[in-house]
Amino acid sequence: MSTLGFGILTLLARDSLNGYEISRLMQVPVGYMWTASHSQIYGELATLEGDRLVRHQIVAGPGPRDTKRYTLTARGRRALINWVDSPLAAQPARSELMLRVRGFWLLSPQRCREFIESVRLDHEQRLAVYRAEAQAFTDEALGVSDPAQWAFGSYATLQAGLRTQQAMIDWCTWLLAQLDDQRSPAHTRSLR
Amino acid sequence: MSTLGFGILTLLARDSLNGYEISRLMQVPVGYMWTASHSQIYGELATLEGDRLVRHQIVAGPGPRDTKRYTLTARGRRALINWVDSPLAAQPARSELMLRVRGFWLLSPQRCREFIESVRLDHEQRLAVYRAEAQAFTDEALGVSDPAQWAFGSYATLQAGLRTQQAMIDWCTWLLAQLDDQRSPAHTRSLR
DNA sequence: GAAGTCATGTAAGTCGTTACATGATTCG
DNA sequence: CGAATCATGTAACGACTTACATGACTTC
Repeated sequence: MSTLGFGILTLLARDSLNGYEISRLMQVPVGYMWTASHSQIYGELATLEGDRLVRHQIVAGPGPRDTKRYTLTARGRRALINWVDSPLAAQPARSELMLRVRGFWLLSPQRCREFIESVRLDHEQRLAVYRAEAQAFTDEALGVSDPAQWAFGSYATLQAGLRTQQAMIDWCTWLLAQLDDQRSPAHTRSLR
Repeated sequence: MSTLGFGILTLLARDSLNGYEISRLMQVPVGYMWTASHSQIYGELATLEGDRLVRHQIVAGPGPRDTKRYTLTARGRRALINWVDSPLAAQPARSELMLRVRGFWLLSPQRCREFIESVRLDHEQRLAVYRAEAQAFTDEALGVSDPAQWAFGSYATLQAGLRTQQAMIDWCTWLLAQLDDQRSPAHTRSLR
């Protein structure tokens, strides 16, 4: 079973959904978990159904095409629960950003500064989005502090997002200071 | 050009290497940038050579097989520099950990606690490795504060690693406190 | 003498992206 | 009247993993 498959089961554990709805949920970065394109999802849904982890019933939709509403089976629910706390394998670390930074010695400090400033801006914007999401969670008084409620885990992932974005912003700020140290070393020295 | 290709060029910009050495460098998590298996690397090196971004010369090695020592060409160096500060596309966020946490409402708080405790331990161990690496950098007095030196970017990526690991540890601690709040609510209430 | 390191490659399969394909309804 | 949304699928390609294959030299 692929991780994507379990990702779909996780969504279906809360509510029945059709493929289109699943693909929309998996595209938004605020979901902060896993992304997938619709072409992948329709295929995976067929596989899950073949394994009898989900089943569908056809509903007449607003469009020209019939809508397939997928529901988690008892078997699917067992498989999902089993997976959630099974040992987590180490994830391969692939950060294009870090690769770029490794090549900074080939650029002028000015170029590096501009690059990192735009990276910091990206993280600041994402942080703002996550903050708004977190606010919405607490405003709507969903059970964010009750581990048995659906919202608990979603809120926890948002917290992780907030913290990692902030850590990256702080890192950018630190790195910019390092680059600035080099800009006017004589000036810096005279101030000390 | 793939990201892996530029990752290889980044390594070759510092020093000539053979495929085996590249694959070893790309397996260690402390490199903290990109991982790749040797089968991928040998193929990519052939592609890079086809594009005349690298060239090799054969050296008699200790093993039975000839060693191909790869060097960056002037063309390769230009391509690399061009890539380093080109706009960085948004990376798809795929965290299996966050997917698991989203399913926490299906588990008992006790199970969640054990799971997060093991996650925190992992991050603590990685943090320790990164700390040792960072120490080695400063001890060996490589040019970590000079942006024109190779070590600058590598040290910066280590700093990012330190900060994100710490952020994750803090998040685990926060999450465990949230889970503990639920364990004995009566007791907690009586203390307030 | 068994295991590990050095060293390079091929093959099969999975995972993921992008593009192609269709078509009704709704909103500006 | 054009664009976006809803809704499902296929095809081609690229990225990545795992396993297969070989073989000398070194270390326990």
